[in-house]
Amino acid sequence: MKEGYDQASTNRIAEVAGVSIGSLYQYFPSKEALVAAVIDRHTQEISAVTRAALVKAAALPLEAAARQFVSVAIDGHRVNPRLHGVLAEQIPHVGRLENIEANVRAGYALVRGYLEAHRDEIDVADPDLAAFIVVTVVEALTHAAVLRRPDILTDAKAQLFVDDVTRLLVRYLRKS
Amino acid sequence: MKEGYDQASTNRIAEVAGVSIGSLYQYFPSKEALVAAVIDRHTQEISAVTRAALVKAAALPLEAAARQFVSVAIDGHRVNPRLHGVLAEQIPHVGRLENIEANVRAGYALVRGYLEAHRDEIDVADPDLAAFIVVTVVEALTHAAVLRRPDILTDAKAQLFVDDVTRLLVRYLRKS
Amino acid sequence: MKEGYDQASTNRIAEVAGVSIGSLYQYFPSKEALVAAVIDRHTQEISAVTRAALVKAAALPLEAAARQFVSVAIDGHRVNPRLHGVLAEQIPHVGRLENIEANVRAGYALVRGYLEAHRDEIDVADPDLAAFIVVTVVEALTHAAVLRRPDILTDAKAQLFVDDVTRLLVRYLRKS
Amino acid sequence: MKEGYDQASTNRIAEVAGVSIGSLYQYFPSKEALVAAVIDRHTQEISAVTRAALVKAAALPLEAAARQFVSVAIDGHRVNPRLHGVLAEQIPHVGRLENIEANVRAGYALVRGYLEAHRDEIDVADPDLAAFIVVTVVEALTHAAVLRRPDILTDAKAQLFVDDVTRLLVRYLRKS
DNA sequence: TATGAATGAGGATTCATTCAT
DNA sequence: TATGAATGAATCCTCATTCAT
Repeated sequence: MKEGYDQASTNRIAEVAGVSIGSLYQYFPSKEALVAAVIDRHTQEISAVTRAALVKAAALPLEAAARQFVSVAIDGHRVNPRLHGVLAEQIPHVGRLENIEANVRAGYALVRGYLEAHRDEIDVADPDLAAFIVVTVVEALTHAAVLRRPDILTDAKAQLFVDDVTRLLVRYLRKS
Repeated sequence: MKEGYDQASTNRIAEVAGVSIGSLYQYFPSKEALVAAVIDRHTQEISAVTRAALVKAAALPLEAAARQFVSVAIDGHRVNPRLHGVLAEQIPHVGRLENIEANVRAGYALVRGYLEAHRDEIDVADPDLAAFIVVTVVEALTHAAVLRRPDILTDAKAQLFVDDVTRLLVRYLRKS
Repeated sequence: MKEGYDQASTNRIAEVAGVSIGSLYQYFPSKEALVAAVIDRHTQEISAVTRAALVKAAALPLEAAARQFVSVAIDGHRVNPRLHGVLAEQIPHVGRLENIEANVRAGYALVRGYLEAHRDEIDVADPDLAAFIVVTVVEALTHAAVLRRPDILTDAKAQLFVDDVTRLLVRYLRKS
Repeated sequence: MKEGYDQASTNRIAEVAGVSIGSLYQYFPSKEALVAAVIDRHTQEISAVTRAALVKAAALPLEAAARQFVSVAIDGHRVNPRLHGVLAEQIPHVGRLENIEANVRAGYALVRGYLEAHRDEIDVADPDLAAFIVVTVVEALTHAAVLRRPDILTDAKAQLFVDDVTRLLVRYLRKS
């Protein structure tokens, strides 16, 4: 198990970051804190790219909102796909990060809010469950597409993907 | 970083397994090989639980097939949820495991085959893309439900979850 | 240090020998004893090849005796050069082996005896020292030639080597 | 096999060297590299003690040169006899060390050069062979004397040894 | 008697963390 | 304040040896 994956030794991190290991420990009390900080920053970068569009989406009708949500998710995953992939693995090791938890909760709340606000065109048995499903599905599909199937997000084909996932969401949620 | 997760030191593994560390290395040439073997076995246990039902599903009409697929995915994740969670983290470190790759491919092929065989009631723009979406969605939802939201799969509520995911799949795939 | 040199693990030895490791330990109480036994056997094989010629040599005049001694040393090193090389390394690890010690002493005694018996044509300041020098020189030269410079003992050139070493011995020992 | 010789575990080495095991691995990538470095240093220490005298010897007539050569070899082996003994065993395990190889080649070249430069008083059939013989003999005799027969190099008797080996060399090489 | 799976002390190596400068 | 050499606990792995069959 000494290949190349866990090359995130603190010394290597310091080297890559261009600072001394000592300096690193001046800012972060432990490796865990360091990784947490990196995750935090990444999360905030995603938020920066994402927030405005999500707020706008809240005001759109179902199909437009769904399409917006999918686009936003893709953009978020594209902020730094490599890093995102690595961090996704690290998260279980770093303990529940409030920030991430908060983000996920915010996502659920956002979707739940949307579902309830658009009860006229939306019909789900259990809004909580539906929010869980919507968030999980969009996260999983964009994550997998960006990281494992970049061919799917080629300029030529990306529209197809967005259309299909939008359709999936709309049909799942739309009344009758 | 010494919580509880990475206690998978080879010596601890041996201890838990009730064998000596020497014996472990008699059977597996390295820690990586050991983890790979555990993943393999787990994959096969899932297959054992899963295969028959999936074959049956292939002959069912869309809604019944979708429901069956979801149930099977839940059963698969329930084979050994704890282990499944830990292994899912390890997979990126262990290098492409043919067995897992094969399983995933088999999943895609199965779904693709189904989509094409039921072209009369199914309507998707791109069967490959649809297969990717179906497999990814079901895997993600059942994984998340089993591992992070066990409340969703309570006896009382499990049916709701299965119904909802089934509905999502059916509406996504069904013609018009 | 896990290359290939110390592949003399007991299990490998057993495998090569075509017996089980258990059987090995039925005959030898430890690895050290095993190596000692191998050394012993090798020593005796050399003796078998060597003894008669050495006894004959004792009766020859200086030059013939010297030539005989050199030839015998080459023959001894050729009994199993590979093994000889490996064993030569092992000896310091196995502790003074009586058998080897005895052999070396016998060599000294033989030479010393010869020197004294031929005092008429031989002139050395200190027979003990001379015996040490003669034995060491012949051992070192044949060992190095057989193991590190096989080109020197080619059919075409071996005679040259024997002639030269013989000359070295004779001139060193011969009176005036 | 746990006497006293193989106590050269890296941890013990570190302890004896008065540094932590971690520091050791900061400087040497493996145990083998560490041993190689020690051999290298020892080789260079010997060179330091030795070089000047050897250069001087090149300009001397045969007997003086031979005597010088023997003295130098003894001095070299006395630099750190214990270490020299241990290292001599390790060399086969450490793979060809350029430094050692270079040293040995330099020795051959030096002697060969001397032999050819003094063709008037020297008479050998094959200068290469003669160089091999001279170097091997002197190395073996001084090594054995210093490490196994210190009695031979007692103040009282060392002169006898040097005289005898010198005589051996001179008589071997001198014309007619 | 012969076997070889099992044992576990011991050895090489890594890496998060500290601290003297 | 920034540095990076030093630290050593913890980890992976080997191999001489034992013992149940």
